[in-house]
Amino acid sequence: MKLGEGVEAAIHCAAMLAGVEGNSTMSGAAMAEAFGLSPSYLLKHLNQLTTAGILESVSGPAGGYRLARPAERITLLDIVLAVEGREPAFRCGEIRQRGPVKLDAKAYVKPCGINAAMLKAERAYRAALAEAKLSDIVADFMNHADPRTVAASCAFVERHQRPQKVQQPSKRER
Amino acid sequence: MKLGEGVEAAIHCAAMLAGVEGNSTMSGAAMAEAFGLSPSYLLKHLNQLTTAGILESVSGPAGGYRLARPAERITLLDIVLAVEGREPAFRCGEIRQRGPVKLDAKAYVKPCGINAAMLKAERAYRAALAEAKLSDIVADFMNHADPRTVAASCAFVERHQRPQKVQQPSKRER
DNA sequence: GTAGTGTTACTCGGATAAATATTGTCCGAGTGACATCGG
DNA sequence: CCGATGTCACTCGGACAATATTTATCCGAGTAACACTAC
Repeated sequence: MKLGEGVEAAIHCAAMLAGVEGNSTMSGAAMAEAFGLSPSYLLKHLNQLTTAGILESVSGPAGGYRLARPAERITLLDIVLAVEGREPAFRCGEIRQRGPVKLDAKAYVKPCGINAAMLKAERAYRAALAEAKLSDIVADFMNHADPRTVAASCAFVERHQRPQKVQQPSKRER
Repeated sequence: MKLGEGVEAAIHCAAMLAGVEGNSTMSGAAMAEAFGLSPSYLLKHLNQLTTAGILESVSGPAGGYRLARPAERITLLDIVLAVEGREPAFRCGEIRQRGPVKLDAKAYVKPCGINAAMLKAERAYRAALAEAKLSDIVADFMNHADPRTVAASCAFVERHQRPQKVQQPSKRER
């Protein structure tokens, strides 16, 4: 019953990416710097999010990551499952069948009651996580956190986000 | 997000101990045999349950383990916390403070919203586990499982439980 | 001045090592049952 | 025959390795920007 440290980093990065505008990106190195993490290791987790379809990555100069869909449609459950794996935490090893008392398989068609109880609890856990949308996290941060923290975060995003080349070659885009 | 394998063993053992009568005990070796587990390793988990006050252990010949209180007052949460540890699965490392943007501590009095959401989910998880009493698990097994499995389990308990010496020396006790 | 082209610097991605936690094993301390011995 | 006593076998408990998982690092593939050259 222990979540990896990468989950925290992944959520923070996703929340930060929710602040970049349009289809701009932010490099993994910038986010690693923002949170004082090892850049190479953070990429590993960001890659997991990309594989899960939560983030999009673009290579090359001015590349980086961006949300693959609006923050309203990303939940904490999505992120946790992407980083920690989709299988449930409690895996019933059916140890009740492993003893010397061997009955035929028909005696074990009923699922183990212990397993059922554990899975029920985990469903509650996941349901609570599915309620928490990334946009809610960001909104709560914007409204209730210390204003200076909010300002600092927004400034960091503004400073490090990289606009992507678009088809329309707007001349006076700084 | 992965529970150790010992949790399953601990719960099964507790459920089996709920079947022993009075203050009789059952040895760890017997339970290890029942589930096909390594005896020495199972003792480690049983010891955790004993430390947590869920089980009582008696040494010497005819020794073993027994529930420290009635099964109605033991929940799956008690067992899971005893084996996996009491601290929450998600530990906020406050990585938001680790970046180069150093604000004074007064800016971080508000708890991290991400941490709050994760802890809320975990509270739901623990609440669901606290609802599941060990007596319910046993009753469900007795009533809804395959009768032959129930019979086999009861026979195993009858065969391996060790009555404790009591003050009253009843002569005709078989 | 403009288009084409080669170089370059920057990005992510996966393969590779170190650190840590979990799982498994072993041996020792303690204790009550049992057999033996004495009354 | 009954009780005291010494031995012993069986129990749990904690210390010690092996394995698996997590964490951290490095180097390579790919790509778009940039500079340069030719027209």
